Amino acid sequence: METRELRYFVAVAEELHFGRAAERLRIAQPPLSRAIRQLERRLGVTLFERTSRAVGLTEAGSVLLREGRAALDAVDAADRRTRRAALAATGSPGLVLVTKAGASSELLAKLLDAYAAEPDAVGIDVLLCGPGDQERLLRDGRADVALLHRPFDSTVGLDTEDLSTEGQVVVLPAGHPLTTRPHVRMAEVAALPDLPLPRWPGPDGTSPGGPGPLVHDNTQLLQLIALGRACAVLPEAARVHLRDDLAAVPVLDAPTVTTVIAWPPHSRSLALAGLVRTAGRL
Amino acid sequence: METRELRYFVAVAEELHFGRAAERLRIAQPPLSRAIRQLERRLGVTLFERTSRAVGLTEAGSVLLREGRAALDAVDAADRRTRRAALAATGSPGLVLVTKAGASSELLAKLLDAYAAEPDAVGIDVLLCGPGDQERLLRDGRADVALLHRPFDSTVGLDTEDLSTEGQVVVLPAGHPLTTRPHVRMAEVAALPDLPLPRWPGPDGTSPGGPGPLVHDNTQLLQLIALGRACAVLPEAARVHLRDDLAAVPVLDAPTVTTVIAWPPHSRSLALAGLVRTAGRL
DNA sequence: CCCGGCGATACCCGGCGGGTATCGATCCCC
DNA sequence: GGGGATCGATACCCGCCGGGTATCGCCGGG
Repeated sequence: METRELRYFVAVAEELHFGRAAERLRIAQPPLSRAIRQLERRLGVTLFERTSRAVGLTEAGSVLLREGRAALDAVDAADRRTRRAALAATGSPGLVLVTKAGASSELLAKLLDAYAAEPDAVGIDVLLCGPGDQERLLRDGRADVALLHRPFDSTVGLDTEDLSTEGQVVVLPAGHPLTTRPHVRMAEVAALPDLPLPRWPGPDGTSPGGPGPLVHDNTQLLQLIALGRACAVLPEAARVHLRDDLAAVPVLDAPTVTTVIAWPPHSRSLALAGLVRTAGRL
Repeated sequence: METRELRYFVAVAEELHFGRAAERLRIAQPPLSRAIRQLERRLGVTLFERTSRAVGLTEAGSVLLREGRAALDAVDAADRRTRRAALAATGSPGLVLVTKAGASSELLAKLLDAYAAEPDAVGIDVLLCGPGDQERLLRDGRADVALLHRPFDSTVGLDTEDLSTEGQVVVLPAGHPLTTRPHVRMAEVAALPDLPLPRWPGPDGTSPGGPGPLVHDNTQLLQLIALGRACAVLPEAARVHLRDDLAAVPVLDAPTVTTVIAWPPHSRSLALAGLVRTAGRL
């Protein structure tokens, strides 16, 4: 199977429309139809249910969509990491670290400082991204290492080392009645009908149904809380940077959050090993 | 990057010889040279140091060898799993389980029995292989799930669940002086100059230097021990199937062995989930 | 019933992957 | 030191396949 065929297949599987997929791929529709048919013949498997009005994935097709994306990511990673390896000699950034914008900044700063003091430290580019993007960036080679937060981020398929754990606090508009309390429970937070918990979009772009407002990043979230339209349960570390129109109260029974450093399992980079070692000593 | 280019590159990187690599790929040498040069131009990276007498990998080349193998495995996995998904409807084996020949047969039998009793059980093919092959089989889609033994097998990049732990015993020829002892220590085992520990070939086909005989499978090993040419430290489970010309003595300070069930991290198969659930209840 | 949307088919062209012949460099050996 | 052997690179040719345009056939909706 060639990566071109896989890319074509993934495009059609995502669009479920040969015309739009062809447009996305910058080719005409007929060659695309032909390529997919050829792929089906070579695999001996029907990938799409086509009527002249609609296209749908078969069972086998959805397997290939999942596996094919992973395979394409692996190929992209091979490409990017090879290019980076060639540049490494010339002194460009040695490692790319990715983390969620606005999380663990404290820990990250400490880590970067400690690592920079190591004798054989290399340059580190820090990449900030939205929630759920990190795993992708690690898998397709755009990043070498990530700071993730269990249990929110999936660490499936990655090597990890725990760095720190912390409790969670509920963030409320300043002056809210609950802010006078020394601590609260999840049930009390959930029982605030005028301050619903927000909904985050999933990695696939879809968002769960529910009452809360849809937010895409931290700033947006804090703004909504300040406006009295939502509340949020966040790791304690969020407290130190709270705007003064917000207040935080510990939540006793919220799951504790573990910050972990994570990297692709087959990494063999000396620089990465050094960074992980430094992180483990923090 | 196309998989064809990757396959070509990996062949040359493994053979370090364009002629032999071309032969392995069933093409002539000139197109291979050209394909590699093209790949290098497209990546903007030198992959090989060539003199007219020898070919060597550059730094970037060895990165691409590692990453490229992983990518090719992922592509192969996509292919195989798609084909299998198409067959699944027609009732062929639902899962392929791989484990080392001659290990955990007790546990495996219990697992297969317990799983077969589940209401929605599917067929399971059992694949036995040499040590170190399992990870490969999981990654390239020839197997869905494996029984591994920590700390011997690497579980890097796989999802796992612990099943059981056991101590280790030293296996000796029947009648050996140590066999009268209730237990021994590693130092005593290592101090048997006439019964050295055997050496296993690594996954890459190379084998470590050292005194012991080179063995490739369990039968061979037990035969060597019976002949008084080696001894071995094995998990306790090995005791139950010992031939009567062999004896086993617990080793107090040998690392305990954990049998784990392992699967590729992005598996989404219902059947696999059922098997893992069953295994967890054993 | 006709039109519009969409995938499939028919057909053509150019580029690229593959082949053979040969070159050029380097090491080995007498 | 020169000749042969080895091995990768170059030159050149051919046929296939990937990509394009034109068009068909099916089907649902107004």
